[in-house]
Amino acid sequence: MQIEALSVYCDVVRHQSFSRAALANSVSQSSASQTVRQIERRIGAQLIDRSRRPWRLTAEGELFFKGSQEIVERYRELEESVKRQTRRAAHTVRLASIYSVGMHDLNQYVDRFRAAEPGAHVDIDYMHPDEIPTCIQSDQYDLGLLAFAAPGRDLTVVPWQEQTMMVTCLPSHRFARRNSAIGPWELAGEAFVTFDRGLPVRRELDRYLRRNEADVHVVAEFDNIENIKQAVEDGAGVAILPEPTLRREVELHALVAVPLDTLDGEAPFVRPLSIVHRRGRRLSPAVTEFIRVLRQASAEQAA
Amino acid sequence: MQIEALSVYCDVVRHQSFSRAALANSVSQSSASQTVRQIERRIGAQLIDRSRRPWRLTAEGELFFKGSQEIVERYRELEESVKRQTRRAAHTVRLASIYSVGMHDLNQYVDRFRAAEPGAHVDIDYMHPDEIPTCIQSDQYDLGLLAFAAPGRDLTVVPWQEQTMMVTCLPSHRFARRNSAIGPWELAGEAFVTFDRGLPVRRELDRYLRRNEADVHVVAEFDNIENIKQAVEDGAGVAILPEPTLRREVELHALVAVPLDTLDGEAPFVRPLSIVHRRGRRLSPAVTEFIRVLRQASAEQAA
DNA sequence: TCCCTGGCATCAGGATAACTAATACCAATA
DNA sequence: TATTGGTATTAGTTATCCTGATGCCAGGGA
Repeated sequence: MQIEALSVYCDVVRHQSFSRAALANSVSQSSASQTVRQIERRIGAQLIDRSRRPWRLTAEGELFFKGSQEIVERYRELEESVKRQTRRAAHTVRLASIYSVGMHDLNQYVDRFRAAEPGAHVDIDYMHPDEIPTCIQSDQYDLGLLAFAAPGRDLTVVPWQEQTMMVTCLPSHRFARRNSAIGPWELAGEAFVTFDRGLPVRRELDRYLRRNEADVHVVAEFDNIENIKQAVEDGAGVAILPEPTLRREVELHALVAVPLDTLDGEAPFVRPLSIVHRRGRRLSPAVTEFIRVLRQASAEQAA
Repeated sequence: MQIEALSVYCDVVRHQSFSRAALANSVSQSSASQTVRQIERRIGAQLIDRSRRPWRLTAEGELFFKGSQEIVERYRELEESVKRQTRRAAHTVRLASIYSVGMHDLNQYVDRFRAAEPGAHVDIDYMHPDEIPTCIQSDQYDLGLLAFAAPGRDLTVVPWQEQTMMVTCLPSHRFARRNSAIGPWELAGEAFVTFDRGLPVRRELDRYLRRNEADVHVVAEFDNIENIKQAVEDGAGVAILPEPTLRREVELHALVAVPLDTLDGEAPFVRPLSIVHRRGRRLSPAVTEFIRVLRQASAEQAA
């Protein structure tokens, strides 16, 4: 049974006329007549008593009219809502980010993006770094923001920012009075607050320290930067963290950030942030534009 | 858009499988696949993300699934209710009757009918005799019970009963002491309670009286028998009414019924009751059976 | 990595169904 | 009883649907 047929029937009833219903549905009068007859055949009941003019609805016809009206109405609404969803989706960027990108920074990018792409919007969710690739692959999100991202089977990684890693300690610590960069080897034996094992950043950090023969004394491990900063403020030890995540505490003189020295020929120690998305997936214009905004803003900052 | 297609889509979603949905809808897997694709084309949205196995619903697909489920469900219910209505109608007799047939008598016929035709039932409405032909012609009722019915353009009249007309008066009236029939001419000058002008029975009654040179003195006119009886009981005069409608009052000794004498060669004065139905209309088995029961019962009574 | 495998997509064709224009039909009405 | 406004019917064309055969592809095992 076609919904269009129900619609024709409803119009026949409403207009009390096959010809006007045909007109309203852009079909021939013949078609309207046949359509109603076919409905009658299929449901096995006479809907219209044609034995007199003007014809009248039978009891069944009355019933079927009420029901058809609802069905047609519901179907139209359903189509509409799907279309709305499509339109909305076309202008929405679903973003999964690690906590430590910084809500403040991200909001600036979002503002730029919304200025560039009126009507668009960004749904941001913050989550544990391990969850992000899964969520991207299962298409729950369009983009992810991730540190030390490894390209995977279905994951494309676009470099975004490199955040300089810095030593942080209390203003009372001896490092705080240094006016030159600290060589990582100087951290040997230092009480050290670091990331949980299992986080990519921890692996990178350990490798960096090992390479520079800095045998630190790990006193605490956390799965997020905020807790590490808290521990350092509480005097638990020193830590190595991305510079942008320290700005607020440095301004408030709660912590000090000291650059790390780099040996000749060695790359400076940075935390690479990346934009990740599903490989091979055609990105919507909105998503593409958002990536452009993110990268352009970072390029400006670097310059 | 076909409701069957929505059903296929719903089953695809429910079974998480095109092939199983095809099976459930008795079509080929190919058909199920094409059906879903066509829905997607028509509504202009991708419902199923086929880029991975197993495939998953898109946000639009989720929305459309919920809506389709409801529409399919509603349509099935609608078809069911129309079928129920048809079944019910096949076993229903819609009867329009004048008041003075007597609810008690009619109920006996209905009981007989329901015994003969289990599952059937009769909807009786009582109304003014003028309304009955109209209602029958507009097919609001299957049958009518009517006095002095005239066959019309679209009306078939089936004779049913002939009710003997009798003179009725108070037990104190001189007629009440008569042990022989009253000649209608004896009514000349009598205070007479009769029917409203315009009712067929009034015309018949006037003609009868005129033919028999009974120049009565009309003191009141009513459009129904109950009021006439009331007036006679109140001492307003005498009346001529069908015998069966007087039985209760006669038994209670509130009124007396005296037969009317008939001249040689003249037919006795009776009220013919008829069953009427639309001409040329194919009557349902239930209606036919009800007519049979009515006529058989009357035949028995007459015998 | 390679090949299998299960499951969906696609293709070509014949079968249905739906549509249109023309015309027959028919209850109401003058 | 002829007219009329509106519906039903018919015949022919076109669009749609369905099937069986086959192509294609992501996942999974060796």
